[in-house]
Order: sequence, then structure tokens, then C-alpha cells
Amino acid sequence: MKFEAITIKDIAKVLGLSTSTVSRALRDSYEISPETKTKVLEYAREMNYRPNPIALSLKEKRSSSIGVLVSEIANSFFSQAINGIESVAQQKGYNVVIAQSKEDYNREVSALQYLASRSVDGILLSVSSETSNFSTIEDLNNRGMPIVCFDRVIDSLETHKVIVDNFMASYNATIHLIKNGYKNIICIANASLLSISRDRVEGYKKAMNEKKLPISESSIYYCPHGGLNYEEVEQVMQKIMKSKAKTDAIIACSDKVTTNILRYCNLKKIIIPEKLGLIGFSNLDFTELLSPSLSVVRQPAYEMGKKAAELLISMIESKRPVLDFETVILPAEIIQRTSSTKKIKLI
Amino acid sequence: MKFEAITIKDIAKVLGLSTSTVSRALRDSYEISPETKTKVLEYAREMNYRPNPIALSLKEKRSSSIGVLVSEIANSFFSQAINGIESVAQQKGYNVVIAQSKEDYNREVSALQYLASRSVDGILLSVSSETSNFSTIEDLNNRGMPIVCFDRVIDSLETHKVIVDNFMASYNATIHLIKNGYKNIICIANASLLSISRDRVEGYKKAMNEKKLPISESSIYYCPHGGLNYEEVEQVMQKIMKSKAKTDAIIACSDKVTTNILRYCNLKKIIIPEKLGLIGFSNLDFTELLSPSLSVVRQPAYEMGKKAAELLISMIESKRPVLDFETVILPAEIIQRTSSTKKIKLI
DNA sequence: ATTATTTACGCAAACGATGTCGGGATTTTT
DNA sequence: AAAAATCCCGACATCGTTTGCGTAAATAAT
Repeated sequence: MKFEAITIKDIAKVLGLSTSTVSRALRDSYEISPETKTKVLEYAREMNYRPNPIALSLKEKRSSSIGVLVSEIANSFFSQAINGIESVAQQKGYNVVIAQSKEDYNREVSALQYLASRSVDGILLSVSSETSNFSTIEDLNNRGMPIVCFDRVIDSLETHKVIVDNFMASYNATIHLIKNGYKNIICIANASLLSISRDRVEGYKKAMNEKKLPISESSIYYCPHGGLNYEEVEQVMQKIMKSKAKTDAIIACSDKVTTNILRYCNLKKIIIPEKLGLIGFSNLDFTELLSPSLSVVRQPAYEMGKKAAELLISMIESKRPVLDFETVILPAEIIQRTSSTKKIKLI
Repeated sequence: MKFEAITIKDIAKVLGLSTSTVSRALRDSYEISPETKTKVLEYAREMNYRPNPIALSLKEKRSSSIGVLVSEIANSFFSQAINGIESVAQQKGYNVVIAQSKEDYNREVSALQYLASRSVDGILLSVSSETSNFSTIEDLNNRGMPIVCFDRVIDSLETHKVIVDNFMASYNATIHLIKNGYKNIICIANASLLSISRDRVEGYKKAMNEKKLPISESSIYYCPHGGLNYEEVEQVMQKIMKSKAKTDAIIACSDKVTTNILRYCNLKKIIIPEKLGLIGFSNLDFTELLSPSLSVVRQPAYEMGKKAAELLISMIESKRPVLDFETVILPAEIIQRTSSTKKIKLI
């Protein structure tokens, strides 16, 4: 069953006019007499006429819609960012098409190609954790498709980027753990390919070095699938718990990793923060309601989405090629709660 | 700056052929000689040619995409449902366009109208909490737009529906509270207009009546905005706490209401489950990690999304008008945890 | 050698909306 | 009264793609 909407042709036929006249009447052109206008307008309203955006897209070579490609919409960070994107898009008259890669390179490529084939005027992208080959996206970029990267960016890509200061956020979070008396701190990051993983690990290293705390290869772990499944994090935690190094705190550098560590500790009765301190990146709305209440690095997801969408739309609407690219760096917020404050508990 | 993709015309010009020949060569028509085919295919691959889906949509009068309209994608239930929808859509070759109403009637109507103007072959809908006027959606339905309602359905709409057995879920949850020694149980629901609110409240009433427990008008509260903002829930809770009735348990009939009640109790140091028992509808992945671990009614969101998408696509692909409509009712799961088990704590 | 058939391709229309051009009818100007 | 200007409106092309139809050339059948 197909849905047949009313067209400008139908109106023209019924009213005994040409399609051009109907079109102009609807757009309130001065060339059309008031009587014809009212006739057309009334009939159109009665029949609930809406211009076919597909026909318009074909003609105008633009769709007034933007694509968002993220790894997983069920991730709080991304759903908040999408809210920010939508708020800007709506105000500027753009529709938002959302796609998710599920951290899968092939899904990412096919989503990109669908979006690129002119169904979308620009793309907001946060790459999947699997992606190491950027040829598709680079090719699109070279051919003039407006692209803005956010959160997980591609360094080599010449375009606007919106990120948080991952290095400082991670550095500060680590310093926070150290100040709370933890010494044997381990860093568990997302996939090693990601820009966010690299920057966050670097921040951790800097803090540890600065405070003269030892780190080795076994101080840093990566989750290739971004901790999307519990088992991935479980395996890492088991390795850590079985090793001789008496780990006393963890900094988790990704949303899903953070909560899955908490889940592991709850299941294994590892008492936080006494036996293990924990601070992690998370944009969940409920981190203070968790047991124990979770210390987190929180990203301004909504603002990041807004800023990224604004940059994208400015690119789309720019008359000439944009050559000067901006990297917007927003600060992340560190929220101290129970999970990382051993000292207070010990008093 | 606009993105210019390669067209069939470009290929035709370069290769000295007509567009029809190129088109047919690409579709591997028997009318084209093998040599021409390879020439076209090779050049197309080299130039990374993709057919313009917009032009195709215009011609075919279908877009191979479906629209999803929910109140809020940052809600776990909906993001899980969308994952289910996407899994089916991808497999069947449909793209998914997601829109959110934010529980706002006007945004719902405008999103519906955008989707309806042929940019989408069918719509999956969960209505906003504000909606009492269904004329837009009924009009679309009457004009043949395939629509499937899920979760928050419109009773009067003649179409497929996918829901959980809200009545039984709520009944069982209330019985569970009663069996755990709670007597003065209050029900806090989403907006009163919603089908889910009505059914869940009825289940609560049935259980209370069956167990000869008193209920009055002040036993049932509604949140017109679905508990989307904390203040709404806070006000309800304040009313309850200030009333003379010594409420000892609450059944929360909506995701956001549930977590916001927990937030309120944490802030006000109301000890759960001793001072107040709590069970609520929630599809959060972290309810067992909350403090206290939360007893919940969990809906099979992913399956609901899958089923709804399957029904929608079957409608879209049906050769003749679908007249027999199905209402799929899936069971919800009740997960008992600490927040509702006073007795166990008291032993 | 003539006719019939196949092969391999081009032309043009169609989808819905818009913009350019042109022209008939009415009104205004001289 | 003739010329010019104005007012309304229709025909046509266009966007990218598919498809029915037509046809020239090559091949096959007679």
C-alpha cells in the first residue's frame, strides 16, 4: 500500500490552472491575482497540501537535512549530544537523520555512503572504535561534503572539530585519585585507535609521572569494542585483579567501561572506594544515585552537539569553500563523589 | 559550499553514451553489450558512483526509509526500541529517520507532517504525553500512510499496535509491594492522557481492590510532562510527603518518574525500602547498580521495536490495503531487588 | 537477394516543484 | 486612438533516474 499525497498538479487540474500558477500562488508571488491566490490557498489548505521535499531536494540540490553518525544512540553522551544538535537544526530549519555504527567499521562506511549520496547536506561524525581506515570519509571531505567531527575526531581530517579537553580532564581526574591517597592507579581506555583514548591516556601518564608514581605496560588497558559488552570489561578486570600489582584505583576513560567496571565490582563484592577507587568518564544522569555514588568526568555533551551543528550549518550555508578550520575545545567537568574518596571514608 | 556527486549523466558524457544505456549497463540489463557494460561499470567504480536516492525516491514514489517518532531518544526504553527497529530496517533495506517530540504536541505534529510529505514510507509512533488531538495522525492514517503505534498507542487508531501488558505488569508490581508488607501504596503515573498511564493505573487499582486496600483520589498522581523534568516529580513527592496519609510505598509508572523519585528520596534522605518501598517501570541498564538497587518493571524494548518495524514493513510492502490489524502484547518482566523488599531487610 | 529477427543503443516521458520566458488581455499614458 | 505599460498566466526546461518505444545495424532465415 502506498501513500498518495496531493501534488501541485492535482490542485492545478481541479482549479483549471497551470502548475506554475499554483506554485506561484502558494509562494505568494506578485504575479498572481488575489482571487486566484485565495482560491489556490484555500483549496491547498483544505486538502492539506505539503510540498514534496523530495522533489524540492532534487531541484535545489539540497535536502535541508543533516546526518549524524555516532557509534550508539543508547549511550547517554551521544543522546545528549543529539539533543543539542537537534535544537540547532530545528531552529535553522534542518532535519536530522540519525545513524549508528555500533562500533562496526563496515556499518560506518555504509551509513556514510548512504548519507553522502546527496540525501544529506552535511555530516556530523563521531567515528567508531574500529575505524583505522579513513579513506571513505577523507574522500567525501575532499569532494566537498561538509563534515564536522565531534568527540572522537580524526586528526588528519581537515575540517571543524568539537572536543573536550580530554588530556586535562584525564590529568585532573588522575591527580584527584592521587590526592585521595591512591597510588597504584590503572587506566582503562576505549579502543586504542581513538583520539579520545590517546588524549586521555596521555593525561593519565602525565599525572602519574608528575607525581612520580610508577607506570608500566600493564598499567594501561584498552577495550577495542569500547566496553559495549560486559564481557570485554570483565576480562580486563579479571586480568587486573589476578596480577601481582596491587591496584588500588582505576580511571575509566569511557562511558560504558565506567559502568561495566562498577557492575563487575558489585558482582565480585569489591568494595569501592575502600578496596578500589574509581573515577570514570560518564554522562549518565544517574551517577550520583549509583552505589557507591560515582565520581565522574562529565562532558558538556549538549553544548558539544550544539556547537558542532552550528559549525556544520555554517559550512553548508557558506557561499565559498571553507578553508579555515576551527577546533573547539570545551572543558570537561570533574564531579567528585564517593567512589574515589577513600580518605574521607577513613577519617 | 555544495557537494557535487557524480551522476549517470556525467558518465554518459565521458563515455559517449546515452543516460539510458548507462543506466541499463549499471543494472546489468541484457540489452547492453558486455563491452559497454564493463566500460561503464569500471568507470562508475573508479568514480565511486552512487545512484541519487532522491531522484529514485521521486521516481519510485518510495524512499526506502521509515520514520520513528518518539518523545525522547535519551530515554533508555526508546533508544533500545530504536535499536530493535534499526536491526529490522537494516536487514530489509530501509533507512531509519528518527525524530523526537520532547513531549510537545506541536513538535509532534510538525515532525509527523515532515515525515508524511513522502520523505518516508511509513511511521513508527509513540505519542507524546501532551497529545489529545489525534486529527493529524488519523488523517494520515486515513490517507493510507502506513503507521504502527508502539508503547504509547492511540486506541481509536485503526492500525497495528505493539505494547506490553501494562495492566498485568502494574498489577503484578503492586501485588509484589503488598506481599512485601506495604499497605499505603501510591501510584504515580505519566500523563493521564496516555494509554500506558491508564492501563498501568488500572492494574494498580485492581491489585489494591483485590487485596482490600483502600485507595482514594489522592492515591493516584499524574505527571503531565512524563517526569521529564525533576521539578515535576519533586512537586508530586512533596505533596505526598506532606499529606496525612502515611504512604509506605510507591509504584512509579514511567521511566523518568522512577529515577526522579529515587533522586528525590536520596536528596531528602528518605530511606528506601524501610521508610518507603519503591518499584517502577524502567529500562535503564543500571538499575541494579543504583542505591538501593531498584526493583523494576522492565519492558522488552528491543523486541517491541523489532516487532513494530516488522509489522510496519509488512504494511508498506503489502500489495493491497491492510485491513486486518494486529495488537501484539508482549509480557513485561518484574525484577525484584532491594527497593521494594522491606520484609527481607527487617528479618 | 530479400525478408525476418536479433542486437545494441538512443529518444523522450515521467516523478513534483520551480524559474525563465513569452504572450494575451487589460489598463494607463501620450 | 495608438502606444506603452502592467497584470496574469501558461509553456517549457530542469534536477537524476528509470523505462517503454523506436530504430539502425548486424545477423539469421528463407
